[in-house]
Amino acid sequence: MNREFYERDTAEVAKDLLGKIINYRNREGVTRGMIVETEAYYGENDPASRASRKKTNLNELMWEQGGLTLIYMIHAHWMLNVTTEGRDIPGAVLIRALEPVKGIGLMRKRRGFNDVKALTSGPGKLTQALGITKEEHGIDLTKSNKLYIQNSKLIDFDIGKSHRIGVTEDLKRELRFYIKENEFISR
DNA sequence: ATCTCGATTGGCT
DNA sequence: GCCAATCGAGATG
Repeated sequence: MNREFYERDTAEVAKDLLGKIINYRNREGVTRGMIVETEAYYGENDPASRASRKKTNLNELMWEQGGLTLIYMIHAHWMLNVTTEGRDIPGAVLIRALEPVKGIGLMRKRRGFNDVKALTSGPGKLTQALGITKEEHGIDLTKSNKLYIQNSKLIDFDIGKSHRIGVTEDLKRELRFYIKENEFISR
């Protein structure tokens, strides 16, 4: 996807990322998954957002251009986010779950589980399955040939929404989006 | 379905 | 040094 795709309203990007394919290649091989669950995070009037507080090394990319990876660890798991909106307008989408498409053997090896459902059905699981860590922080998804997101029309689906998961103080608005009846959503 | 405990990092004092 | 944090796995009922 190109810059214009990412530099839009964060909830719109979160919804439109559903069904798209994320690709990551490193020395170990290629893994690929369809995005089935996302969450949108805004700026200062979104208490759940890291951008509601001061700029730090961890969250500063939220103010940068859209289409960059933003990665941090929470409870011993790496979280993969994609920045949204233009420069100086903070926003990011958390990728919460994938449906495995390619490299399932490699995902199994990295995860230590055989059950396909256990490979990428959560934000911490999917980074482990793909082999994504802090090393991949700040990658420009519109330019990289190792990590990128591509369009796909694999399936038709309805979009469900709910409140965001695991946040201590959510907004009234529901900002978690998922593919209805998909078996790989996190809950 | 619900709980409970372990895990790692970055930011702050 | 301390501690909170966008979680995961295993156990339990």
